[in-house]
Amino acid sequence: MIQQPVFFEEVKKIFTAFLGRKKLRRTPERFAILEEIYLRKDHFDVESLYVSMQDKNYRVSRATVYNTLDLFVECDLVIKHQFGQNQAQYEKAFGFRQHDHLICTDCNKVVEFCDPRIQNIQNTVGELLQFEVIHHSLLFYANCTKVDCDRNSLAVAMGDKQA
Amino acid sequence: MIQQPVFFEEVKKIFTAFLGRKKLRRTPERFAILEEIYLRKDHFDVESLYVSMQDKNYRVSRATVYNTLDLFVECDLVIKHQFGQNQAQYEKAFGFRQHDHLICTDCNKVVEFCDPRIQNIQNTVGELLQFEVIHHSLLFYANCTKVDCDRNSLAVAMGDKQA
DNA sequence: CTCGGTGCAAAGCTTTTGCATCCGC
DNA sequence: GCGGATGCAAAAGCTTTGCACCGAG
Repeated sequence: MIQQPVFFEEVKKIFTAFLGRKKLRRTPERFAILEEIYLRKDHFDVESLYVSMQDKNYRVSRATVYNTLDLFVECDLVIKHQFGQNQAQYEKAFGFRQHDHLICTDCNKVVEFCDPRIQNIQNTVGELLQFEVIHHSLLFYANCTKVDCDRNSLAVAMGDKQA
Repeated sequence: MIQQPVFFEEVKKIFTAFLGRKKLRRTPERFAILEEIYLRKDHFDVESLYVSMQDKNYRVSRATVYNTLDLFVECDLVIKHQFGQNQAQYEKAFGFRQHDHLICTDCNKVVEFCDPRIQNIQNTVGELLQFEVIHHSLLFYANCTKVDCDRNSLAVAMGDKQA
């Protein structure tokens, strides 16, 4: 049985506050989906999230999953990625360091990494073009130079630590 | 009447050579689509490319446009982007400096910029994770801090110069 | 009690596929 | 003439929408 990380209570508070601020209702579905997301270790798509919940006999509709994910993205508890060209990918966003992604073009595995120098580029470019940069997405597309294309994506680059 | 850039002859040669190498046929459709793309100044999606060609009474099917774009991407004459979550965006890739994109979240305008420091990050990360990084995609999502959200995307950052 | 939220199914959009026809080589 | 390429339309895949019902506040 997977346990929620220690900070999950805080996550729930953040979401509750967000709902309150936006005058939205605290439905069981919304919290169930949030739970399910924070039990997951890595990236996921809508379909696998939906199937997971069905498997646990928690019945939510796909429509609700889509709607709810939008809320989580809006309050920064979840990040939405568009790695491929179909099926958006999501990942939980609270309690994890800012990071970017490298995608193995051989096996489609996603590896995470951090590099503080990106922040400098972001600052320079924002200033130069006179835009206020809110966030970024840096993707490296790469070939694996090692035999093991099966590395654990989270473990390699950031040790799955909280921020 | 828009004119093809001076290097377009070279582009055609590259594509012709690519077709030869791959033992693919030099169909008029393929060259017509290539022409149309290189007449365009900025990013485009499949539908607008398709409509442009219909408007000029050049009849190609959507299927052919999709197939042909894949070929251009394969021989690096066109770059495919997935900025939003539907409708892939494309841009011509020959004769232009490597660059990245900033997307205005207010008006969805795409501004281009160059920063050589990205190359350093790419090298470091590739070495650290033991991957050979082939290419990257860096997107900044930003708010416009200026009144003119109507800036010309190409002109600002790179002056629309060739490499 | 109200009206926002949910579930279901249908619709929408982009992209892919199947197949008959066409044409480059 | 052979086999790849095209065009058309249908299918596929992800996401959104419409509508009746449900339930949080």
